[in-house]
Amino acid sequence: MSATTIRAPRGTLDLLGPAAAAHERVRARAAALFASAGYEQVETPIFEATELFVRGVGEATDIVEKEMYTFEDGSGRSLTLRPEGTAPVCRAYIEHGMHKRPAPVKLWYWGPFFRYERAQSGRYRQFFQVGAEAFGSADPALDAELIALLVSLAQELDVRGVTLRIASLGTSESRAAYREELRAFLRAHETELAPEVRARIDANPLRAFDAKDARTAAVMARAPLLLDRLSAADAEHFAAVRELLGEAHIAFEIDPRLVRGLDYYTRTVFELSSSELGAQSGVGGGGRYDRLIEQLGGPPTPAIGFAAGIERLLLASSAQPAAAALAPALYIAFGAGEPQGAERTRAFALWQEALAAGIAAQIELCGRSLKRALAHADRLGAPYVAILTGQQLALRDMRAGEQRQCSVRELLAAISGGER
RNA sequence: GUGGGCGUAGCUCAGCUGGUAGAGCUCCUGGUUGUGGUCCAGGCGGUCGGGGGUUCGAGUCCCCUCGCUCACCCCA
Repeated sequence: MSATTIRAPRGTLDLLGPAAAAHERVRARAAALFASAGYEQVETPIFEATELFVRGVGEATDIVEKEMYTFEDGSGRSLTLRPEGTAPVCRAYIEHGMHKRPAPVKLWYWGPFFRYERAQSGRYRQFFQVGAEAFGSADPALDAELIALLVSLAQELDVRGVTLRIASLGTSESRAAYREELRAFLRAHETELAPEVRARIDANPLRAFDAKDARTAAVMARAPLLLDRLSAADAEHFAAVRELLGEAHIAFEIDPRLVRGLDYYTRTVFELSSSELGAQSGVGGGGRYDRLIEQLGGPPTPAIGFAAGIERLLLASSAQPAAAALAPALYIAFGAGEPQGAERTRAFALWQEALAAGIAAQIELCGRSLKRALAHADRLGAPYVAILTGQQLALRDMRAGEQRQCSVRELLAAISGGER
């Protein structure tokens, strides 16, 4: 590969045969699962007004601060390749007046997303997500439903080493108050903290819980927890979600340190991870966002959703990818005994007739000799080969190694009837 | 943005203390003047990621750079 060869942009991937089939399999399983639960598919644009993500995802998030693919179109509008799916689906919900529909409005989506990050295992600049969003109800049963769907999706796809963690963030007010309390706690113990934790006290104090440093961990074991600062109503909501999951025998852990990175979450948050993955172990996650629709200009509407990464589902899945079977039922070869490719012309007509008759057929397209054409047909796995030589037509049974002269009609009938 | 590892044929890789690039697989052709699988023979295919330096001589040593990859940050 020479230096001037153009490659796929960093962090992007060509999905060849088996990989493309694997993606399609995930999409099909997800589509069936969501349909069975009454979710309607939505396809929103790949790019949106930049403002949607700034307002929806949150100005202070990593996504908005440094990960967006933002560009201006011909008339100077600022557009952004979608970095996540919730804000666009919310925009569509508002734009199409879906709050007038009977609640809850349940939607699912699938497609590529874009974030400008350094790629690593399970993380790409263009990645695929499947997700679901449900609007119009604050009932804990809806929380439990979304969590159950994410778990089912992982099960459907044979994802190994799965752990479900849940938590509640409460309202944004109680979270803000808690964050201040935690900052004060961290400052009081500043000398015992690892330098990188100390540097993040203002920006992201909650990350201190993840520090691997032993002294920091000892401090954090005594730190106040957000779960203990929940309002009575939020605590009751969280308890109801836990009870529903328990009754449904969905295994989960309560993780008081689970804090999803996007600003819009309220109350229930959850994440499904897999031990089969590398550093990026999250397979999917989501949470409730009861204020987002309002923030985006819609009527006050409670809502909850989740997204799962296709690449990560696949990495953690035990199912082996297999390419789609492309073996033709009929391969059409021909001799070269007549001038101006007359045999090829008849072969081409036969190919068209075969396709019209519903037979998966391929024709020799590289001018191979009959010997090489048969070798090629064999490699493709074609059970039958039609051989045109002069005015003669023969049908060869590749498995039996026998062939006989026949008419076009007989040939098509033999293959249509003799299929597995 | 930062750090580690790795860049030799389409793929998987070998290449010794520096001596002027190989194998297997794939693909194409012939052996079989019109017939597949096995076998045999031949062929296509590399600015050894790129640039500079040291040297009589660099795939090999040094520097820079680009790319891939894993990890940090953060997330799907």
